Amino acid sequence: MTLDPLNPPTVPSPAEGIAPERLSLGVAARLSRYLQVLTQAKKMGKETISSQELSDYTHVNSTQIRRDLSGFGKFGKRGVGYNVESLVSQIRKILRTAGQHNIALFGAGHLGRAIAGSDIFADHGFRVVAIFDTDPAKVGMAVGTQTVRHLDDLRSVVEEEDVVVGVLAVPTAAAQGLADDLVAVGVKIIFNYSEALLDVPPEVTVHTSSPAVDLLYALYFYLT
Amino acid sequence: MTLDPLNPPTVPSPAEGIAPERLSLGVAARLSRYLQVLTQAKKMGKETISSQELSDYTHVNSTQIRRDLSGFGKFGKRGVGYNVESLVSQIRKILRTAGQHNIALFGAGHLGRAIAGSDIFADHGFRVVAIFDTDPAKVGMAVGTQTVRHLDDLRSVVEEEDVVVGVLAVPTAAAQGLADDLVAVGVKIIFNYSEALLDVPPEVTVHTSSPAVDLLYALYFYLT
DNA sequence: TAGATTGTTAATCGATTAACAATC
DNA sequence: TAGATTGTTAATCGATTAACAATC
Repeated sequence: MTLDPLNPPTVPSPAEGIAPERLSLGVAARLSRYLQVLTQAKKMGKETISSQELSDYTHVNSTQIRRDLSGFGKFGKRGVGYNVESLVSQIRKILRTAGQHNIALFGAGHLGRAIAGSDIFADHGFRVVAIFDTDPAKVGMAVGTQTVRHLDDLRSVVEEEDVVVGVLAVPTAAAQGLADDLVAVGVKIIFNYSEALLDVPPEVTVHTSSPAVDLLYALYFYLT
Repeated sequence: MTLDPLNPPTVPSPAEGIAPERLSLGVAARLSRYLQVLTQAKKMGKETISSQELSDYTHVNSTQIRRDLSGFGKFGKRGVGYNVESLVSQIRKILRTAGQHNIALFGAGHLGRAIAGSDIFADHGFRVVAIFDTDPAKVGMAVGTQTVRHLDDLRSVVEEEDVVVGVLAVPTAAAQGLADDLVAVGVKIIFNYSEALLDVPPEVTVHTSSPAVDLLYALYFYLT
């Protein structure tokens, strides 16, 4: 059975395991956000969480949250809420991101080192398996558990380590060249921390980090 | 005239300057994204841009973009596209973020220094006017054009510099305490780069940066 | 002129919300 | 039991899209 991703069934079967083959963009985005909050709640030792609490942290309406979740099974307990640990594993299953995924990081400057040293990717099953920098002075330097590599190693690392994501923590001027290199070796997801507008083939997904956009947005509602 | 923000007129007057008083959440978010792309396009010397090009970079449907913009005036030229520079200033006017806004940054580690050295906020009119760190060894150190300050200076800096946003580039364990401090001195927008789930009063907006969430989302569509 | 792209309409689809019975 | 919170319905609203005339 192949469903048109743009036209998922409007009433997905509520029976567990009989979910539509592909989530809508909105549902996938929201489930990812729930997962982030749940992961942190679990770290803080929280055992259950209500749809209202999830709503407070994600700014998604609580009815919407219950609706999103109930499409895949009856995960909650009335009067109690959702078990944090079990909900985490349920959502990971739904998103099919329960496994480990490998990242190649570009740029061993402040930002690159901040990313390499953060739990933010590790908590969600992403592992930085290589760090690259074009500065010869940085090649060989230790960053976290990794040693900074030369770009010549890119193809072999991507193939041997099964890298699925490239993260660009480099100056804007260097970003397009590295994006081209990533495309050339078959990486399909690029996470761009520079300001560059990257041109890539249609099968490659680019996500550009945009803290200033989020700020502008927050500021608008503060000012009005 | 006061409009209910949850019920903006469905057909806003197309006449320039007679826009609804408050944009819907969706429109404000999309306009902010257009602005990011336009700002970078302007930097790259691009003079005009079509709704299709904006769509390629923002992943927003091109009809939606034309619709969003035409609600505020006829900014485009048929057969040509939109003038980048004039569209930037129009959107800034609409978002009422044409001025300068001051930021206080917390944390002078790798992430804090990466933020302080980046154009990403400066390009959108945000200026880092102070950097704080609780580590006495870092106080007094130069970061970019600023000198790292002690937290004792927080209240006076916020008042003298009219700080509207606090950016937390600190370890997760320190984030809630600093959020409390920011709330206490009246800052209403907090940008959180830690993984902490921050509890703040309802009038304060928290935005938590979530690169891993975006990655999970991109990965889902790659895997399916 | 011919090609390109905006501005706008109309139709459809998905998101949002209030409300409340079910039930822990 | 009483209080809390889920799961679900039904109604409404906003987003999305295709299509195309207008016009640069």
